[in-house]
Amino acid sequence: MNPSLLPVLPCMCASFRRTSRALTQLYDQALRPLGLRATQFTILQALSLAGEVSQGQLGEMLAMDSTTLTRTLEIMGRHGWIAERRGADRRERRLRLAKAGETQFKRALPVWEKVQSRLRHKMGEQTWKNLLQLTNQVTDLITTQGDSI
Amino acid sequence: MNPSLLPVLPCMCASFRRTSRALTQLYDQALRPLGLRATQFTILQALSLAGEVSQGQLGEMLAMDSTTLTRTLEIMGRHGWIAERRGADRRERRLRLAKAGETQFKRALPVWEKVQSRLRHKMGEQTWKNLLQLTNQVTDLITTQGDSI
DNA sequence: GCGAGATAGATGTATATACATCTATAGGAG
DNA sequence: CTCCTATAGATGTATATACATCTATCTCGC
Repeated sequence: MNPSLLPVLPCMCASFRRTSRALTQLYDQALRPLGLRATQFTILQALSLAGEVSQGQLGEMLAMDSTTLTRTLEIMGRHGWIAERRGADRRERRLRLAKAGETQFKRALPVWEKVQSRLRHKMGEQTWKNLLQLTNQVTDLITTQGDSI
Repeated sequence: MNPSLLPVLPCMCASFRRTSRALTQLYDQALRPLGLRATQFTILQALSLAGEVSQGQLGEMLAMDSTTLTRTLEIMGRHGWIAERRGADRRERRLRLAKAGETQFKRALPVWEKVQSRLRHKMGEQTWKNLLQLTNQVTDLITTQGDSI
């Protein structure tokens, strides 16, 4: 590709969205044989790490509107990956991985690790660590103090 | 928000997508009074910087599938922001800002600059510069050598 | 217990996004 | 020129995403 066609975008939002698109295509491509999208893998991983959480808590973890999760969880529920029950607060949906969800997650792990590993080597350890730290910092900055920005 | 609800995600793709969602909400909120989405602002800015380009070139600039642009450009075309003509290669759509598009872009610029400025100060100059450089580097890494990753 | 305001999530709607496939056009082999 | 293949973009389809609004439920003051 002609390098001039990849200008440095002056907009932080545009830069992140562009990189997200590129990354998503890379991860989606790797996960496609499993019938799994990057977003869905992320939800499996989040539930695997967090155990049982409410839909709202999952949304906060991922900086995602909880009503967005309604649709994605519906799709994942069709595959039997998500188990849920009512919380003590009966408005809440308490979510966790169903057996089929754990199985799917375990199948996807080595594929994900391979993409991560290849990308990490291409980028270099320092850049990799910097980016994980910086992206987290920015998310935190916006979601915990967003109103004052 | 409870900090434990913003875990460091181990997945680079998930981290970028999460930060992109947070940033997009921030920029969208600022641009909403203008009836403009972050993606649409990005396209106005890209065309403002690049002049006349084909749909495919615009897609490469933004690491966006050119068929995705078909839909977004249709929406922006309804507002009269985009001018286009057939290229010498008659399969191509050559795109540029229409007068109304320039006007809209000029109206949006100060709003965008304010969000950028506030965020830059929150993040600090060094972090800001690092992130613009790193995100660009990663996009380049994937889009120019993606097949070998 | 009861009513008023707050909150969790569902639903309607619009945009963003990509891939598979299709059509029209280009460009080269002969 | 003709045919074959490659490419640009349009279209069908599915998912991702958020906001406005709605419903059910909670909580608090009384």
